[in-house]
Amino acid sequence: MTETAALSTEKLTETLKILHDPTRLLLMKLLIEKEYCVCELVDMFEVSQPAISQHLRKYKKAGLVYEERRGQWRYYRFNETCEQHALVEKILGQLDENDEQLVKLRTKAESITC
Amino acid sequence: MTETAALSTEKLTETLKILHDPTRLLLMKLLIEKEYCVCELVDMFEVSQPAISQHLRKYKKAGLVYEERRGQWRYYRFNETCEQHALVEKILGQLDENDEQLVKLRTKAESITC
DNA sequence: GCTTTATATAACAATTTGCTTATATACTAG
DNA sequence: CTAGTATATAAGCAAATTGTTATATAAAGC
Repeated sequence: MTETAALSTEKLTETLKILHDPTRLLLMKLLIEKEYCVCELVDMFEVSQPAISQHLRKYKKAGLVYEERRGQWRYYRFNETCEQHALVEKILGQLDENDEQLVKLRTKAESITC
Repeated sequence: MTETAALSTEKLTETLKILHDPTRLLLMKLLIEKEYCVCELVDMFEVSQPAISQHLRKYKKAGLVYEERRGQWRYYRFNETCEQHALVEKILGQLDENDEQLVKLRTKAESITC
């Protein structure tokens, strides 16, 4: 299990602010499991490409994800060494694995090739 | 330790939205430990009485707190039977006990009589 | 070089948030 | 009944949020 970090009020609320949006919460649920490139995420979520990029930028700014360029693609994945690691894991661990939106996303994920 | 509940994306994000505000996060940190009446909270936090009432209303609407009238006072406390119980405990458990704002609040709490 | 593809950034609109001040409600004490 | 205290609610406002469309940037292939 993840160890517990002691976060400041500021850091803690900043992280909750990032995860409180449904799109970003589900995005993080995916990124914590494996890396994705932006175009895969755009195909999975029902929002525009700029919207996805903007969400990812927030994550990156908060130190929650890594970005890696490979060719013309940019891959994003969860930063397991971040200070908020334990918090994020605990929050996402509360999400119902059978949640309709999550299940739908995972189904889409299977059929996507970028 | 608290057991884990499976929350929907909606319920989970709703709860994060409530806790992402610094005032409300700290408010909940207090309410999870013991009950407070509104005037005690007003004295402790540096916001107006209506601001506190409005925060408490959000909590109540989300089922996170109980409200009990006794005389002219209204006492609020955490609702331990709510669906989001485990989530809230886990989030608040990540807050540094030595966090400046929290310590300051606890100090004030000691000297307040309503 | 030009074109296509992947992604980021800018600019903007609609909505939501979190406070404030002003006011209403309700209980208590005389 | 009246005055005071505790609390809620309403109205208004500035700032933040989240999406959109339009445009810029950068790599890949010809």
